[in-house]
Amino acid sequence: MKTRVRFAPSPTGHLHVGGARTALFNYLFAKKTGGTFVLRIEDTDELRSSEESIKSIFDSMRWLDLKWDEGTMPDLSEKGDFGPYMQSKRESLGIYKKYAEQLLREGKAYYCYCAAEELDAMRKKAQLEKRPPKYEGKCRHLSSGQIEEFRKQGRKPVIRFRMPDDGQTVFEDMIHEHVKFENKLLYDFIMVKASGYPTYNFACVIDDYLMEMSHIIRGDDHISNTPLQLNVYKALGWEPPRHAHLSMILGQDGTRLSKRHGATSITEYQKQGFLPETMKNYLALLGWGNSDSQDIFKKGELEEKFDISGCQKNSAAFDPVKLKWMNGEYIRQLSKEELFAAAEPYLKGFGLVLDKSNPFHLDIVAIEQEKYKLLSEVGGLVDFFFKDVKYDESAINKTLKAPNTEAILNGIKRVYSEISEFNDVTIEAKTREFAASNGFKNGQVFHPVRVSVSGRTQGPTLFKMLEYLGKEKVINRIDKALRLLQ
RNA sequence: GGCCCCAUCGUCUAGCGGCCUAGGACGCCGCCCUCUCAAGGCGGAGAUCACGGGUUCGAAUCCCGUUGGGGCCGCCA
Repeated sequence: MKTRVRFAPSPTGHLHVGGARTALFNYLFAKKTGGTFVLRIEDTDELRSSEESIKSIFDSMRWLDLKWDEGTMPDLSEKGDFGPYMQSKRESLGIYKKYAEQLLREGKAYYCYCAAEELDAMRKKAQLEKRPPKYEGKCRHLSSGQIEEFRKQGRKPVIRFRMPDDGQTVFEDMIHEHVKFENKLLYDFIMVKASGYPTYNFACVIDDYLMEMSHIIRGDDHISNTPLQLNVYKALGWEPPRHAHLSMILGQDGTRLSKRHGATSITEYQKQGFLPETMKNYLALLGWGNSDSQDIFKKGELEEKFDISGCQKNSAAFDPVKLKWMNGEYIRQLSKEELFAAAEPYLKGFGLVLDKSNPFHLDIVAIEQEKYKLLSEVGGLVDFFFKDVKYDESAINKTLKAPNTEAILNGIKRVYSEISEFNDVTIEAKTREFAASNGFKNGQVFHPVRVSVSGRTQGPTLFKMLEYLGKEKVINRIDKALRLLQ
């Protein structure tokens, strides 16, 4: 049987790292097994779902290069033979109603007229009395007379699933292996809301079945929903798919990942200057590993090496420090052109409008490639090539105020003005010659020159930097530094 | 409170009964390279494999219990 998996986000916000990881693992599993990756939108929460969220989720998925074969597409069109793929559109197909009625008819589901407030009160009371806050099945045995009475009052019922009273629900999770629940501890969950919309646990089963899903790969937080859903499959006489429950992603302090820990959505990481390849690679490593403990994967390699048996049972802490390191690794692998293209959107924030067809611009952006950890920091490191120098206070005090600086700068300025081929090799040779013949240590010359032209004590390799700056700017800036010393 | 899941360096992980005096990666420390900062190279510290019992000739690996952490218990998904 061909594998079919799905990622089924509910569009109530941006794509979070947890969701992205679930999507990624489904995608990788589909790739690895030659299966189909489906995207379904679970928007049965009329209040919280928004089209804006759908768009944002799609943007993040595309950014991460997680392409799906079937489902709701970015332009909201539908692709595939099992549509529609948006639950709100599936409602009108009447499928949820159809199967709910079947269960009703067979006595496997029943109408419940309990008011929401009533249920709330019961739950609170149960909590207080330290009893499990589960629905006790009050409406299980309503007589037709009682139902008639409620109807006359105009009360809208919900439909509840009748859970078996005894026995066990057992499943073989692909990650957790045996998972066992006592049916008597499960509860009669609501399948259809008073509004007529299906709830998650019901819609999920119907859709997964009709869409012919072979495997359900989702977060650990769904593990206790699984026995509920499995019982619906059973009641309908359907063969359930295989389940794999992925461990949770936690913050650095071991608690559930939240705003408190910093960025939680993929969009935010994109804005911060991470490469999509980095995110994909890093996310794959959370809760998964292969026997080589490999941590950097080349393009396409994850798709090849992913194996669900390498999934970790225990939760994983999200480590932004390692993420940054990895981004540096990926940035270093980029060609000049790729780096420029990746960094360009972030350059504008520094007021830099550069041109990719200008080889100098390409070189300058790449001059500190081995140092970049975030694309967003490139502009701040190369801006002085294009804008006026701003002298860093501590650089002035530390370097320009060193003894002999004035003489050195005056001397080197004269040397530079006589160079006709202003390239790094010549500049370096002349600079070293100047230092040697005047009895200065190299550093005594190099450092003040660096500060004069860049305003900083740290920066790119000196002579390349001078070359790219050009003779005129270099001399002007040395003059400027000299004026500071007056 | 009930149920479920989980437990290897600070973190991500390798390990599936002898190869483990537990390997790799991030981070940290030191040295080298060097025009600064990085990058790179080399080396180091860091895990009584949560704890306690079994099983076994032998356990990080299997079983039981304890403790700790997480999840779920919605007309949210």
